[in-house]
Amino acid sequence: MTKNSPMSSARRRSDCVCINLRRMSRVVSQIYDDALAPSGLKITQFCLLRAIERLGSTSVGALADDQELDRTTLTRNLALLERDGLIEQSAGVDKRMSVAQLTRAGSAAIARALPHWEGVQKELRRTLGAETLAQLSDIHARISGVAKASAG
Amino acid sequence: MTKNSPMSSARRRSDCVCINLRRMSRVVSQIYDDALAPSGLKITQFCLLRAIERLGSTSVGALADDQELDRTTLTRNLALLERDGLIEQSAGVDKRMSVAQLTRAGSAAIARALPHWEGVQKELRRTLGAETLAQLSDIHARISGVAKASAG
DNA sequence: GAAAATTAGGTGTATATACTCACAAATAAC
DNA sequence: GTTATTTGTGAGTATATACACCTAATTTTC
Repeated sequence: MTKNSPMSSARRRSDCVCINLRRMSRVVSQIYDDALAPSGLKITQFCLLRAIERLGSTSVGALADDQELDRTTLTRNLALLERDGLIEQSAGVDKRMSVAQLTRAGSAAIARALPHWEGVQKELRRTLGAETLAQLSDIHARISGVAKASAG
Repeated sequence: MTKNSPMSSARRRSDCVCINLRRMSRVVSQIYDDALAPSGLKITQFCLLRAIERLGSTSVGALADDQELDRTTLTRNLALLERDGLIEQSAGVDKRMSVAQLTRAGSAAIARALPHWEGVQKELRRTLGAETLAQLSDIHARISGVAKASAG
């Protein structure tokens, strides 16, 4: 009992992995949203548009898989982008599928937001270090692996 | 140009720090929510209740600071807990303040959920490793520091 | 001590997120 | 070829999240 207090009450934040991740997510999202504000896009929308750009014409399901995002959530998010004229959705060859693709305005919005996004990325790389960001990527990959394993 | 492709297209997920964090947050939240489902609490509610338990009677503002959560978001989240009888809110000495405290049902809910939560924590520690979780905590602390610096 | 400034919270509105259920199209069974 | 099953989406509902604005209570100024 003499080896007590291993830095115990020092950073007595939370020991819940989930809530720590949610907090980080909130804090960082605001940094990005603030930076992207002049472009009129939120970081979620920017990344969704970029995913559509990268994948070309894609179905809701494929996009949901790509983004590790619930399909029905994606439906709502896509509806907002379509409302704002940034994407178009149409039925695919398989009439059940809804295929999304960028509009000219969507491409323009990406281009407008890109430098702001790059600024934050660079700033984070500077303040946190490239190694830390690589760690985060690695952890992300492993967490996704765990989730897929337990879901399958 | 001969030094091309530094593991480029291999894990071509996303290079956006923010979206990676959001994804991790989503994926991990579902793991916790699934595990906590029998208790009737979501992980957000569980951690919020635990924070109130830890802080005792606290004002909305103090709790928001503690949780790094927007004050108005907290108002809504607390309203749900109050609706379900897990907390009570009353005016403080300073009549502007709304002070929240656990009810008996709230304490019971924490107790009911705790073993499920501990199970997930242990499982994550096993699959990801204690070192990884420590890295996440460290990154979290540094990110919060960055955010506070840029906000102040 | 009354006017001004600050502070603590709540409301309206909006996006992000996911679950359950419903529906329509495509595919498989027979 | 008609029925049963599977599959791809959307809608209803609910929580989580934050911003802009509003109100009420406190504190500060004079």
